[in-house]
Amino acid sequence: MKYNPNEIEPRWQQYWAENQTFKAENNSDKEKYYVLDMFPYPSGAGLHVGHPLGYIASDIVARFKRHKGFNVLHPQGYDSFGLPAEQYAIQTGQHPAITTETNIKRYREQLDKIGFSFDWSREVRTSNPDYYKHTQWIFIQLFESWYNVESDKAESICSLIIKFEQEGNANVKAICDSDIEIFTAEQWKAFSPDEQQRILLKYRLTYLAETEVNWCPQLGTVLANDEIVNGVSERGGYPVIRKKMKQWSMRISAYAERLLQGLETIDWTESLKESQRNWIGKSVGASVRFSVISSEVEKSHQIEVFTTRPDTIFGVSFMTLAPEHDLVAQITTPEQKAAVEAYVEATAKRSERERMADVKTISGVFTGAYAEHPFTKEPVQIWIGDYVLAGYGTGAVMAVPAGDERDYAFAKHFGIEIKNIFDKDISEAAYTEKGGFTFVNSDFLNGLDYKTGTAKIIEELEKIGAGKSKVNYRLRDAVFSRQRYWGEPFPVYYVNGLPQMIDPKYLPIRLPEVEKYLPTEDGQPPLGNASVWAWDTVNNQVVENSKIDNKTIFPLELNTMPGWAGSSWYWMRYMDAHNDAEFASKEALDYWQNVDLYIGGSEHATGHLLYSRFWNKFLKDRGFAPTEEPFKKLINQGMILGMSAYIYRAKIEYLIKTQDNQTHRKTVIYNNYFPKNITDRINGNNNVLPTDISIDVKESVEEAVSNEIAKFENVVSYEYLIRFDPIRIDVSLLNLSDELDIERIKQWREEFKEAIFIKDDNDKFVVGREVEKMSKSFYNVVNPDDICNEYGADTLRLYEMFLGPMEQAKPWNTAGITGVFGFLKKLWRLYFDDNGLNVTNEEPTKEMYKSLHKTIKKVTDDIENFSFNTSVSQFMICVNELSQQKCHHRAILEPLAILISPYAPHIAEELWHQLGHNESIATAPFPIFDEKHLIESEKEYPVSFNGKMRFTINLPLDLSVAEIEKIVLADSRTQEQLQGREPKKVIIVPGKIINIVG
RNA sequence: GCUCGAGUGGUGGAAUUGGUAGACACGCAGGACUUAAAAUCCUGUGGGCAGUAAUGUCCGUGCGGGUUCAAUUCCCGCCUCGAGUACCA
Repeated sequence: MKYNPNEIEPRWQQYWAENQTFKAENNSDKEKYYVLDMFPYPSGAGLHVGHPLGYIASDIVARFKRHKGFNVLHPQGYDSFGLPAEQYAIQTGQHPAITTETNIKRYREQLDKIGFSFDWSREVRTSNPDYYKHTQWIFIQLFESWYNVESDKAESICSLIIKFEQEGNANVKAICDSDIEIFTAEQWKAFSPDEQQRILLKYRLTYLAETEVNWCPQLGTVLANDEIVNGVSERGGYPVIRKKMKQWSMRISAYAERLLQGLETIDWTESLKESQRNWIGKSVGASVRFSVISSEVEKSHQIEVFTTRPDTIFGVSFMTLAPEHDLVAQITTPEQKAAVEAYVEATAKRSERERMADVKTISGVFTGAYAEHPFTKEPVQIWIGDYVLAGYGTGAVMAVPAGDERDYAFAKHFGIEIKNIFDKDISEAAYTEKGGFTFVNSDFLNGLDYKTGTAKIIEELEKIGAGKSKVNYRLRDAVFSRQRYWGEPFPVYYVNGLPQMIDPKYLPIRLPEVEKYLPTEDGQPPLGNASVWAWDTVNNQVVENSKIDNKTIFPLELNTMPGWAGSSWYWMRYMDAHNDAEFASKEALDYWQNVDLYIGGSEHATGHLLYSRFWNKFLKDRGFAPTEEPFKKLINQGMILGMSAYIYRAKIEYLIKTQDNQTHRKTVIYNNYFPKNITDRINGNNNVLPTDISIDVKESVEEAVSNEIAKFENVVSYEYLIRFDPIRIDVSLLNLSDELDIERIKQWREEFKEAIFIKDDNDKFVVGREVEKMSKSFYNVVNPDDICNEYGADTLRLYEMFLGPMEQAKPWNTAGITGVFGFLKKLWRLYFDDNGLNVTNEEPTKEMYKSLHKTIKKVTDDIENFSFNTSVSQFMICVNELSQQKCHHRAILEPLAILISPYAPHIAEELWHQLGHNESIATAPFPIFDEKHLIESEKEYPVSFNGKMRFTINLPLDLSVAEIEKIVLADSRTQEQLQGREPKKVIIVPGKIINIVG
């Protein structure tokens, strides 16, 4: 019987599906284990071999844990809202739901072929109304909550209203908007309901506010900070500009400190935690207020700055405001007005990218206004400059050229005074170290150092009421509105321009149908095209827009939620995927708690993984989530890169001189293609072909040249230069030795039909290979289906693991796959010969037990350390040894099948049943390692001389050090090495090594 | 610029409480079986030098130092590559 994966794999996939082998139970006495993959966005391109890498790893862990007796939750689903389906809808008019459905079908087929042990009964899709109903519900909860700094958690907005009614807001400690006016309980009660709502909006955890946003004109939508890469949109690479818009925002800044502290409690890679720490960007310093000096007393302004170096305050020689700062217009003097306005306008026009591109250019304008130094009372010039960012701190800085490089450069550039406050030379550059100096010219700070000076200045600032110590975070509140169609609609309608939440019992608010998926002509988001998109507050349903009367029927929100909304809580939905009443029942949440192992790409470090932690903490505060952190352990899978294939199109650059003294330059591109090895030899050879080039090539080049020359009359002289243009071709046109199939390439694309392919001396056409990202446009995509069809899913799974460590990026090279395929065939032959099953019940030898138990130990350790590549090696070693030992013993082969089952489940299941079992191997207990099979009585000692290994000697392990020394020194090989010298020292580590120094 | 990670044969990679560098696999070379091919199996395979050979010997884990009986592993100083981030006050 031969190993035939195409026969056995579909059979077991069907068996698992029919028997619901991997269905997880919510009520179980077993210990739970939750292993999760980052769910995919179902794109039209389908899966390539890079996608399943993480899924295979998590599947190995899931299957292993089942063998170890855990109740395993291993679900899968789709993050199915998103831009590509919508862009496709704009181009073709096809509803994104249809595109999504088609793509999901294809994904599912591909996933099924690989034999994952997913519990598909819990599948989720973020674009399904029965899913996004709960996303909308969570949004409402955020709206109905505020962050109480005193209890350090989110609370119901009701508790805030009670405080307002009892004592006003003077003593409320909340994370809220900065422009809060103080009111008393009486004033609160006197406010109109609308006014009260407007105030509450400043406290809610999701709030509607006029904010400066990243607007992407080409995409027609705003983007969050993490959706912008290098100043352009992550999707499409379009420019992004700053724009003020009324948008929903998420008050993630309320959780900055907890998001930071929580990192200490979870088992994530250091680099990932570091990314989150940088993104949160905590810095400790002080906020300081400067008063603007003004002739009009009643109009005095204060500028608040944040600084990490309050100790350098006596070095302040000017202040800089961001051009967007609110006070700019108010403080600018009439003389400077024109210059300032021109600068502000010029800055606003520049895209984020442009601003980033020339960080070295120093620019700014004096406002004409002055502020008063809080201690020296000296006037300080107020400038604006785009090196100060509106979005960080207060959008204003106190400039200390002596201690800050940018302030130094700005002062030098504009000829502003530089005050030295350090006992250091600053004639060349600012002194930016926090230490190694003493203060001078700093009044009461003179003689102090960084630490004592900082403490002293904060004390003094507080004393005069000009400032206090402050912690600042880089983390901004996250914009939550998108001007898109294919996303969750907000459960929000507007009364008098104020947002109202729809009662949760009427959820979901379904996405309306629209004629067109583009923004409306008057610039409204796509939902502005919907004709049935108004909320009837009497009948509690969505009705035609024409019925809007603003008495009982009101307009609905036109924005939709961003891509990260649905993915910020989905792991909890898997716990109870069909619950209609709640996102998950209390019992399910209490049982499953959180994700034990989460596997996915590192590109989600600052987006998905931060938002998910934020929502989880919020839901925990409000009693809806069971734990503070959603993902206990997280590992990143590295990207699998493609190996692009190149052929080389010949072109010849001619330089021809004719009798009329004219020089003709001409480049002719030939429809001839060369293999890599020939181009390496001739590329750029001027006029001379290498002597070892084949006659055919030589003749064809010479012919081409003479044909070209013949086109000119009276040629005096000519030169030519052969060059090659690398052209990517589809990797499926190659065999395993990188040889091109010339017949097939001619059919692949029209341009190659008549082309000439020049073979090398061995009559072969070997292409060039380059490592690049795997992408359809590079023709280097390797499809997992093709691998499954040719070698089987088990081979694919093993090979992906064998490629190298999980976290590492690595190129895919199909050539190596024969190794693991051969291994599976060899494994099969331990169980079968030509006549069928060949298994004996005889007692195995010691050696066989040793091979088995070595493998049990290694594989168990490896899975626990996520070192899957080394397990595959160990399987190979084991099977090689057992083959050598002619092992066909049930007592070995039965546990071996279980050992391999997490990695190669189909063959393991087949072997298991062939051995006479009727139940699935899936929950068979994992073999237990027994040390006794590994105990040795002898050791092959390496004997080193001065650290260099010279020979080995086989000695019993129970010898004493003295006995070993005696035997080794007596050995003739030792005497030969020493050549009569006396050994100075003999180091013997029993069971390890012998080293002789001399 | 800053932060993090990584540099080992022709290739992917293995080995770290310091203890036989190159496991396992690909590729390559040779051989067996076969009319032949495929498949399968066996042998060899880091480099240099010496030797018919067995073998011996030197070099060798990015570079230069150091600690140690012993360093891919620890320490110091560099170089290169990759990832993230960037006027963060």
